[in-house]
Amino acid sequence: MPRRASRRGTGNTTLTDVAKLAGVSAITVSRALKTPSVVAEQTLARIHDAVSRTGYVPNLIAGGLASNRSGLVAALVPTIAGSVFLDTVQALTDAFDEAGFQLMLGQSGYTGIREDALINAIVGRRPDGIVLTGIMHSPEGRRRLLASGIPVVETWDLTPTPIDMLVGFSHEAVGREVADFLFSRGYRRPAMVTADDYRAGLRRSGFERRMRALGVAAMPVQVVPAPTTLRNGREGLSALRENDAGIDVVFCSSDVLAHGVITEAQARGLNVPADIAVMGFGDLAFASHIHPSLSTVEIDGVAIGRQAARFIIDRIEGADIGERIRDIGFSIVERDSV
Amino acid sequence: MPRRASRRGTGNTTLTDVAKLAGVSAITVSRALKTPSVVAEQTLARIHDAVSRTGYVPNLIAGGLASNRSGLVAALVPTIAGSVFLDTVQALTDAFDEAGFQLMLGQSGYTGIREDALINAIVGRRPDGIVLTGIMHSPEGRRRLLASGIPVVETWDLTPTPIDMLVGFSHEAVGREVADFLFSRGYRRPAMVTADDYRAGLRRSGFERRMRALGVAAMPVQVVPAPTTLRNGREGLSALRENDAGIDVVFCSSDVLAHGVITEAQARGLNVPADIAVMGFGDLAFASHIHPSLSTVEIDGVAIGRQAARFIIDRIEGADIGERIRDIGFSIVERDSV
DNA sequence: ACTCATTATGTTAGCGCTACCATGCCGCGA
DNA sequence: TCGCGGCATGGTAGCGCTAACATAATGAGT
Repeated sequence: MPRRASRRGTGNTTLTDVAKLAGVSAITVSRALKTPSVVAEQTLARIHDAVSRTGYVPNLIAGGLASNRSGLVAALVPTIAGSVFLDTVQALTDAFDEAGFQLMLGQSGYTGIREDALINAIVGRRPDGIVLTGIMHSPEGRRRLLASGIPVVETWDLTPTPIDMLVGFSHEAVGREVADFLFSRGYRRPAMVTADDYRAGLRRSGFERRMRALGVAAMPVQVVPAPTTLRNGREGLSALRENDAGIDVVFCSSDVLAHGVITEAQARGLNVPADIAVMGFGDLAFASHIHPSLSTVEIDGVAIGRQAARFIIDRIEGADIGERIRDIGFSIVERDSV
Repeated sequence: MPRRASRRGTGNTTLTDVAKLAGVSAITVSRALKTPSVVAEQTLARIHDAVSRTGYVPNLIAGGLASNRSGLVAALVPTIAGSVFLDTVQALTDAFDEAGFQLMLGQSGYTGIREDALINAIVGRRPDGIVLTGIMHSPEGRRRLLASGIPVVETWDLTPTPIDMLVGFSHEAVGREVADFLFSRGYRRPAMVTADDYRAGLRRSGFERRMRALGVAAMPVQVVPAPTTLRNGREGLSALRENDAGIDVVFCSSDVLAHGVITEAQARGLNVPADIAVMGFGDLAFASHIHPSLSTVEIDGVAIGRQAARFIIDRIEGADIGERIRDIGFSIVERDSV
């Protein structure tokens, strides 16, 4: 009497089917596909023939379970829509694709509410690495990630106590240097339009503190919800002008906001930068092409993504990663809007 | 004599560990986490207690292998950098996150060269669904996807013969309607700046054909490489003007290109739209905010993403999906640049 | 001829989970 | 008292693959 009928199986071709057809054992087929160098020339040929005749596609889920390597890398970004992180995500997919990993994308939103749930969903898939945009603040999240033993790279920020590895720059330093820069250009009545997210807050406080140190008494600040939009920028300037018409420069927490501020200024008949100067952040593609061209802070998002991928790949391959914290810096780009 | 030491295992807590701690069998823990309604109240409590004490995170790879459901959905886009597909990708992640699926992102590039390799990498992971941006043209790719039995949604284009399901609109119709629109506004010397990708080509040919039908004899066209950039747009207009200073409107294959054309026109002292009108495609966030505001073609990328997700989720859940081809249309947005 | 390294392939035992079927228990109606 | 249905839980057998070890065949060195 036969045992109860096998209940499962997709009907898809498996390694064993290919092995039978090629007249070898399953493991030999596995080797032929993963490490062809250890398989004899003609065996290889028979196997390849069998593979193409059956249309076999290896089940990487099963392989992942057996080898404890999923071939997946997870990336968590607040949002991808119109954001400065795009370059980083692009660089990540490119670098990981090349190394044979697939990128899993998670959007945490700016609120941090879903972050914990997302972490569970991600850790449960046992990715070979995790890239976080921003540093992880929730202690519970940090603990889970640490406990998972998965290589983690935090990016786009700096902290002396990363979970594991880190590629970023100091947002406070950005604020300070922009303050110095604008002050040196003679601006004395600065204002800000800034998003209500954590990193923008760091830039803001760096900027405010340095400006105060330079003798600027008060500074109007307009806070807008993240993610930033052109509309937010326009409204931001409107709100600022309502309270104080005397400002001479606006430091925005993103190029998109800055674009909005410029648009609104021009709509009000103000000359940029003569009547009001505008400083952005991010150096997005359009920054050099709008009119007037936008002075801003350039961050090499591609470099961040590349280094993050490098970190994870090296860690997986057991290579030495060197210093676990990389400050990739930033640079102020002087154009016509300041 | 003990068998050879178990070679594997990550040391992570497993279902069995939790089961032992809670004094139940493994399967009961599995049920407690997946279908808590069939487990007794107090057993549930003991299990949850054990879970939180051990910090157990279910291994979804193993679960996926056993249940033949990976919980992954793959999305293939040409590129995410600065593209019109962003809204769609965002809508996809949102919708799938909500339904408990994780999005795997693949970038195929505009050349189509990597598409086949990507398909293998993706099908090998046995995702529960695949969303393609654009329709799949390679016969080999179509065959593989079809053979895999995985639900597939093609998007952002229309064809009477989709692999499986389809959400899109007709690019040729866009070209025709834009031609009608511009002609009705009195423009008689149109030109194009257009990307060299497939869908842009469809819009171009629709536009050209209709313009010819309307009696426009010749039309200069400047082709630029995809993905489009603001710089490409500027250069596109420069090249057009070199050959023919008499054009009165430029139809661009993306808003980004259109932005570049406007920027270049203004840099040359031309008034938009009096001296030269500009029409975009995509209705990206900035389109209504640049100066002059950009007339363009609006595509509801979010709706595409939502419907694609809906298709796949319904298919997975065995629900009726209705008509497998959805034309979500488009609309011409009239602003100040035309 | 005999060792020993090298190369090519095979056997076995899981990876951690869930589908399927089985079992035990309870209460209810006949 | 028995049978029966419903509920809660358990046992077993894989899902499709690869790690670890085992074995067979070959050739080189002495």
